[in-house]
Amino acid sequence: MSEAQLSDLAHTRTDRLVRDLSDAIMSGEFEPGDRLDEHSLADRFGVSRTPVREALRQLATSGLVEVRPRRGAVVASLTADRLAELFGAMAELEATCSRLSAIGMSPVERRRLEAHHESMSAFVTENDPEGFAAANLTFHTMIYAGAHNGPLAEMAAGLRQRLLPYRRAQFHTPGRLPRSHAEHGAVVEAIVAADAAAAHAAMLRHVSLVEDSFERLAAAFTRSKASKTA
Amino acid sequence: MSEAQLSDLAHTRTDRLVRDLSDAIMSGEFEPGDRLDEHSLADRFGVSRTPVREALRQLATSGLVEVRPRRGAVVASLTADRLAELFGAMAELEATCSRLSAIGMSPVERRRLEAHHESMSAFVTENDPEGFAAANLTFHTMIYAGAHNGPLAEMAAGLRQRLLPYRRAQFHTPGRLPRSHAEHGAVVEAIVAADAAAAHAAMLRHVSLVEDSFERLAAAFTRSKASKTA
DNA sequence: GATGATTTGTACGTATGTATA
DNA sequence: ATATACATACGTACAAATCAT
Repeated sequence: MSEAQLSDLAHTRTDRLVRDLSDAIMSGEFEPGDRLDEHSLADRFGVSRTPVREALRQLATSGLVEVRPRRGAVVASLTADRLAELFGAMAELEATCSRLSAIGMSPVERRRLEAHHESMSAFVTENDPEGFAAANLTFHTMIYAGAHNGPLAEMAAGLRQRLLPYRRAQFHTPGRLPRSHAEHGAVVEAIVAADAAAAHAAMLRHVSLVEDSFERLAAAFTRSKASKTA
Repeated sequence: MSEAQLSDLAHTRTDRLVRDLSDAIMSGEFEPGDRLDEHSLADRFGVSRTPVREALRQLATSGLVEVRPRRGAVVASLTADRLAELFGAMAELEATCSRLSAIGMSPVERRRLEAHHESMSAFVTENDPEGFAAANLTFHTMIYAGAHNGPLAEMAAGLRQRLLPYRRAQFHTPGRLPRSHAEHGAVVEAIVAADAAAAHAAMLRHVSLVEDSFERLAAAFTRSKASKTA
């Protein structure tokens, strides 16, 4: 989708703004419902309004901000329903990638996935949520790649990225690490065994279970309702 | 994704340009590889370069054009591999929607789908490809909706839309209409029977078969290679 | 309900980076 | 390899629309 803009050297102010604004939103600096004033943002980042406008439009298509014609841009505040649908869509996409991986992964890919999974047990025994989270991203990315379908992988990665803010402390919940690792195990086993249906089911179950940790959801939702001052 | 921009009243020049340019590209007026000069486009559509720029960015995120920083925009020319991946992604998404429809469609939705399918047999017996194509879009859209997942439906519809130019005369191939209708029948039967696995398989098979009619692919691909004058 | 302030949408000029001779 | 031509990226000015009073 944005290969040429994000990779390469992409030395345009707009590209930098897309990244910086995205980070600011996902780090919670800008909260859902906050107005994104073009002038203020231009001042803050030391550029003119033009790149700010373009960056806002980019972010709108990725769903992070909402732009209403002539009414300005705000940080997108997802409703609980919409959020649940996004999690559901991500689960389905991941399950599909898992199924395709079971069918089409090369022997090397299967072995690497297995090895990576086994290496993650260290984070479980040492109870290292940060390390596990990083390795977890790699784990899922390997499965996206194993589907051998660029657009599908991009969509899945995009959804995961977009839902990141709502999954923050997911691995800090007591008992989550070993459970997640066990669920990963079921996925890996199915993929290595080339069992498409099992791979699909295992991944769907894994990602769906993660949905339950919505700790930021309530806060975000309440905030978005409260900030409707109009 | 673009609800606020496309619906509402959306009276901005940029929005109109997105539609008009999109139409021009998909109708074949602009061919893959063609340069999209901001000045020329601004002249042609009677606006300044600013809305042209913004429209090009919008289209870039939907994959219709490719913008390289400081090197201009061109109509995206898909490679054969990429195109195959897009078709594959669409097949998987549609199959997923079909599976979810089998699980979660309301009785009313199931009956309406069945009724719509049965009404399509008229186009088959009368050999009306245009009519069938229109009804076919409705058929697939009903299944997107039946998945009860907005983001998933948007992604599937977006892919279908984007691949439209490469599927032009699909129903003009002799024997396609009855075959498509029969494949639809299998999908409907599985959905009505709430058989998730069968619904998935039937839709995957249906959409994958359609991939075979790539009549525009060869032309587009050849053109894109030929126009690489550099 | 009308008026004013603020903000977005649009136009256009300038500068920088890319591709050419 | 250097220079020239050109298109884009950015900045700024103005117009139109929204909202707040």
